[in-house]
Amino acid sequence: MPRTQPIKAARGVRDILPAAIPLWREAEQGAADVARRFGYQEIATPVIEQVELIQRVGEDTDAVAKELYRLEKRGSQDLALRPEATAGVVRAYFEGGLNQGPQPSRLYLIGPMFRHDKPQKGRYRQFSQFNVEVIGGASPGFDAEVIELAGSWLDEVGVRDVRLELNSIGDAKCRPAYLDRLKDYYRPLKSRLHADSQLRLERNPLRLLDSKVGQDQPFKSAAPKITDHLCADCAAHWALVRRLLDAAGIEYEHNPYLVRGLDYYTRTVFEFYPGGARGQQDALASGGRYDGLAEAEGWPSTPGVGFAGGLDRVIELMAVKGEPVGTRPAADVMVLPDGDLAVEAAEVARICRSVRSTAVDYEPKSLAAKMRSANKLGVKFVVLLSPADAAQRTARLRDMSSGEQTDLAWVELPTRLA
RNA sequence: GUGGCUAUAGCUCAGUAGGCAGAGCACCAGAUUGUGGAUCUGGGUGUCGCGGGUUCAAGUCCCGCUAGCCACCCCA
Repeated sequence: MPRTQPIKAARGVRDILPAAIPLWREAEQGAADVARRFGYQEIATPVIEQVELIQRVGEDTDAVAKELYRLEKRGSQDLALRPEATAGVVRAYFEGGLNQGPQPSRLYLIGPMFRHDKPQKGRYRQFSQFNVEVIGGASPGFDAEVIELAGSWLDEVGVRDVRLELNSIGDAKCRPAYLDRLKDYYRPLKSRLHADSQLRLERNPLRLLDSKVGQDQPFKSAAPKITDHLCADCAAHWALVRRLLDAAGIEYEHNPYLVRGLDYYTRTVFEFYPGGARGQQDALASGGRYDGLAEAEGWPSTPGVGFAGGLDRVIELMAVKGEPVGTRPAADVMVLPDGDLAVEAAEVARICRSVRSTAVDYEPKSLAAKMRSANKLGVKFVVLLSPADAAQRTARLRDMSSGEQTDLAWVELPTRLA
């Protein structure tokens, strides 16, 4: 027992152990396959970005205000670990000149994001996202396309029982008038709202609608719905998105309380939840249109729409329903030197590797123990090497399933193992 | 930021009215004159998370701290 506590992983992060890797590969591969099938190209952006980029994009969100991992300043740049991907992808779109190619750019990204919030099930400080972004396209067809893509991904990886919630939150033309209506509605009720909600009333009234606090619930149903107050353009967009989803056979629920708290979000917003769940911490993927984002970053005004899918959460569901992935042995062949034959065993392994994955058991334990261990690993063949064998460059090959053994020269191993 | 539960061997955990610290698994060795799977036998020195308190006596009761998990808020 060590005198001090051993060093553990940082709070809120976790390891993906070998046994879980196939599941992650499947989720990521499924994402990449579906994205490519829809004509999207992969992009990778840095996990560090300038704090300013991140802040411009989400000043009011917890993710930026309280949960940002800011790096110690080195030189003049103020950097942080990205809490989400869209800001960086939009930045890269302009910086990399993608805005000068054919429009729109269809992009996807898979990678880690970082938020310093309190860890719990399905929520980690480092988590992995599948992001899909259409930048430079304003048509409702793109909104429906990314929704369909998200749904296809979940379907592809076997997460079938999902619920899609959809809403439109208008744009700079119609939202201000709606927000005034909303404030007019809530002001007389202010004293009966939760303290946090009272603050939101003037600062970010849209957020009152997605409040999960019990005492706020009774007032929602009578609140004005933004979809009843869209301008003509937004209403047409909203109608076409729904028609496209209907035509695609995609089921959704109109949730008038589904919102985004940031100004640059416009029109379409959507979220995918697992069948039974209702809490927001269960969202598998969420996205929407962000026609104001490029401008917020200081680039030319450019429309965009996309979503972020949570790999960690999707994998959790895959693991529950998916049949256990057969643990493949790390190696097909194990070389068991019987005695002090490390050099010779390594050479034999090198020979075997030309045809099969091969490892060596260098431990100074009994041959029985080495056999036991080879058996547990599930190797198909064992190459036994005694000092006498080694001197003549011969070995004994044992087939672990049949128990058959043959003595042979090292040079014969590749043909016998192939 | 708030609350609940938990913390004992490498792992999973038991520990009964406070009275010498336990099991299973894993691992090693042997039975098998150096060849796996089954069986049997042997192999444990653990600051009982940390710090205080009560007591003749604390893994056990009380307080504080830390960590983990879960939930709230919020996010994927």
